Amino acid sequence: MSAVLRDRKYLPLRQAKAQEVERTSSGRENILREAATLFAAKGYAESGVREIAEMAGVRAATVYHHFASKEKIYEEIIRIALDAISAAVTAELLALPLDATPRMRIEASIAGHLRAVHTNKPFTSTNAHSRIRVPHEVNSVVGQIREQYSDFWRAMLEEAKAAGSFRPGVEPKMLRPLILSTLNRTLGWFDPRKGSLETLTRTVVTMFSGVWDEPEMPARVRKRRA
Amino acid sequence: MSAVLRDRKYLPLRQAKAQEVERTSSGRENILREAATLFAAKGYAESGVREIAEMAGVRAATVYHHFASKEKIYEEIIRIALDAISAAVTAELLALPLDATPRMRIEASIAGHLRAVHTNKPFTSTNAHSRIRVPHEVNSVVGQIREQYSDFWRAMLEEAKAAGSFRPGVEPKMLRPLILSTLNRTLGWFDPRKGSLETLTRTVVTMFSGVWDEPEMPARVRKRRA
DNA sequence: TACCATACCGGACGTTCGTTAGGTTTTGGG
DNA sequence: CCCAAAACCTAACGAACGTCCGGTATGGTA
Repeated sequence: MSAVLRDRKYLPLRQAKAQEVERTSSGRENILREAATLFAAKGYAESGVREIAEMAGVRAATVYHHFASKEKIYEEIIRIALDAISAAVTAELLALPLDATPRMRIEASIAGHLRAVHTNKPFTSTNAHSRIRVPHEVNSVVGQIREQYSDFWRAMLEEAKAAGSFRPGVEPKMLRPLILSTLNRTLGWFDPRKGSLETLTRTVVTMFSGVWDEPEMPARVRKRRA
Repeated sequence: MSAVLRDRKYLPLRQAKAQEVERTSSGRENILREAATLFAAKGYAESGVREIAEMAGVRAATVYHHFASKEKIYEEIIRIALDAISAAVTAELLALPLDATPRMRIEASIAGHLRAVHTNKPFTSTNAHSRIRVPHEVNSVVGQIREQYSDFWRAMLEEAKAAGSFRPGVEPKMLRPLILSTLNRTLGWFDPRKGSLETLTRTVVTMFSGVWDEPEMPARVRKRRA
């Protein structure tokens, strides 16, 4: 097992157990899902608590029986989104062969990120274009998860840079925000009814292949481990 | 002159005259600029009219002496942003040599878009992550400009596709939203004090070079016309 | 000097916001 | 069947929202 896969620091999640959004329509989860849908569609400030309650078939006061405040709802949505993304990327990485190159790992992470983001759409959309300003977010739980995920990408890209994988003209420091913002923005336009997720992933990976020094793609981006 | 450059339909702006944001601090323009800064930083709904007024050094009622409504302020900001982008892209295209390939034109448009977006940051940021939903926007002036600019990119990419320029594995329909969202998202993370706009443009163009069938970049992305 | 358009203001309007206190219904295990 | 806990409700709070009315200050023109 490569050092990078043995050392858990190089995985976005310590425990790879997928934290799935519950499917039962219990009151609390229902409110959470409807809030996420509204936040994703209209934004945080534009979505009132009474509106969230109505979507969930409940009165506004009931929302406050399950959540301490509107902001706590938002925090939990973001946490669910980040957990789902981390879990999907971790799963994708663990499925790689043991001798995977940095490039293979980055492309697997892209695939995992895209998959997670589009299978938990309301939650991850809220995360992607969240304009709410929490000034002390760095100290919050959500801020820590965000930072942890960013660090994971930083380390992975740093490794690729050290291996001399990047084409001249590419500024490595810009790659992480460039990649992640591109992946997250697909939520704004990609319609799974008009194109498959696989096509999207292939197009994105091919597009990003411009950053690599070797012109060719690996034969298979995702190869399951034996 | 190539058909594509002679036919004005293939330029985002009919008249290439750059519509610059005024530099005078007249009351109206001051309010407009401060509103754009606030919308960009906190979002539309999170920025109150009283707050905009305070930033501009006036009272809330004064805002309504210059603008019919808060939404009209927003509309004008978006219009300014879209005009600036269209003008910059048009200028970049007109500076190309007459025998420019589709790829050169696309890369010039990327450069122009990035330049415009970062030199009018408050306005274009408001445009980029605007979460305000105006359902009949398609019929509005802003909606028409937006659609016109999208059509311009669609035509340009269609031309490249017809020339067989794209690498297999790339879904051409996805390229326009993919490119434009990536360019717009640079507003969220690129800091001109930590990296030059030229480096950003070079990195982005190099990254996108993965979509082209020919592995090499043109010698010069931007070559001025004699 | 008289005039008038422009810029700006104090203060208020009706509405909606997030939130909460206090009371009622639903539910599930003994 | 009973009863506590959980879920949900009505009604209201103060604050902030976008907007507007009636007025004042200003500066150029006739």
